[in-house]
Amino acid sequence: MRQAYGQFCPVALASEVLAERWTFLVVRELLAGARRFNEIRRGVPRLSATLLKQRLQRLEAEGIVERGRSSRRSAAGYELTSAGVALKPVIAAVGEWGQRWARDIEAKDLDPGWLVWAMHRRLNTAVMPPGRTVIEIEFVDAPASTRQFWLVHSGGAVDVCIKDPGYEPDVRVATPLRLWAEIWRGLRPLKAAMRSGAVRLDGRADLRRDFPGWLMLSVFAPVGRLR
Amino acid sequence: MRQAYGQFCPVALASEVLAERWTFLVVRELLAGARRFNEIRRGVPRLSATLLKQRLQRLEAEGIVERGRSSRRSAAGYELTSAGVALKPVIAAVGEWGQRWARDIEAKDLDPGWLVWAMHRRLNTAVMPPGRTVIEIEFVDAPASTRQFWLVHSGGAVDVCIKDPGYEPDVRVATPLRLWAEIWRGLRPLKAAMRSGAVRLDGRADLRRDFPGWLMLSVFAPVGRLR
DNA sequence: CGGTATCCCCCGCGATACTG
DNA sequence: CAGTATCGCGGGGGATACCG
Repeated sequence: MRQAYGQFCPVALASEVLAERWTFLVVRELLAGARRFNEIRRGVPRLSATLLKQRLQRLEAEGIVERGRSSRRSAAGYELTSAGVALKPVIAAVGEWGQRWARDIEAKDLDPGWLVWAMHRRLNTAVMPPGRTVIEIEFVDAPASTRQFWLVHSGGAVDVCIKDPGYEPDVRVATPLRLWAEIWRGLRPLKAAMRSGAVRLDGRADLRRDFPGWLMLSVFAPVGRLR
Repeated sequence: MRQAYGQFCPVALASEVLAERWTFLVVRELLAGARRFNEIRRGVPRLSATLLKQRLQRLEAEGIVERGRSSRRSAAGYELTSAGVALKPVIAAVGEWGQRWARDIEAKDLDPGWLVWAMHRRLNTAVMPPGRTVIEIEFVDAPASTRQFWLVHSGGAVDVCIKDPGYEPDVRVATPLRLWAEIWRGLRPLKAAMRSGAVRLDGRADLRRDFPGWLMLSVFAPVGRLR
């Protein structure tokens, strides 16, 4: 509570909690459906366990988050309360502003693992083939350790692998990292990048054709950049 | 730029700037029409000059604020750019959430000077009498130094005085501080408080009758509290 | 998996005084 | 009025190792 601003304006009272470092990102993860501690961490990889715990405790104290019911303590996930769900328009407004007006991205923002993690939540599994589908992503200009990822869809669930899962990929995507980030953000059309050869697809012709329809892109991709 | 979160999600990019301590309050002041350095300070009294300058510089670097044109440097005010004006929905969303869901106010949040400063921007001067009107506010339970204030309206402009301006008040208001804060926030109706005698009005009968119509209350007063 | 515990550094920020 | 300069501290938080 050291963040007290000494005024009872609703913007000030809300900021005491919300405008702490990392908090918007934690709330974003919870709104996106994350429930487990480490699930949140994967969406906010640079946030340490200690600090995440602190933020979650603060959010719990403020009535924004509550622990799920479970006999075992560590099996209890984190859930948004009504007050937490009510933050959806706040995050939406912040994200829309960010998409329109925030600074351009730099090399240090381009975390391949995070990008793939974001993708795995935005695959339109309803239109994907039944059975198992494996998508391999290769960032052609990334160092070996973050060069390849696999998205494994099966029965509506999508897993992210950082090692070859052993199954033959149905579709392989090879792309420069920054270009893929720009496509993800809605700043460039995927199809043009495929036509120009900057993004290369490999796999059966029908799957290559359908692949763009599986990708829902970033939630904020439809928001036009104005900066 | 130490606030970098290492991801290019628009929520993260926006948070780097916006989720710094004090920043929302500075932006709130600018959106409310503040232009001069010390005008902003009056709306955020606990923010030091040094830190305010830092925040304004950051906002300028991010393209949210720009200096007005003027020959003399210090005559140049601060203005919101298009990117800055676009923060209006963000502040609105934060404030609405705060009004509905933020913690209850405590004694430390009840700054009488700030409350009067907020009031001075929300007087409906269009419906006030022509010529000069002086409103005296007395917080009956406040210490002597923050007990009395005067709002002086003249020709559409409203000044706040912390000393007796010398003019005879047209309306005198005597109220407990917390009660007035709750009325201001829209949590209690002014008229009921007047009827019960908790808020006492003094002055000519017609002015006493009209006085409630002069007060526009907090921007967020119409938002219903849910907590 | 879901945390704790500890150590330590750095820098954010408050306070105070001074200036064009 | 609109800052700048300086100093000093507190604690936020990064790194690392450990635990139920």
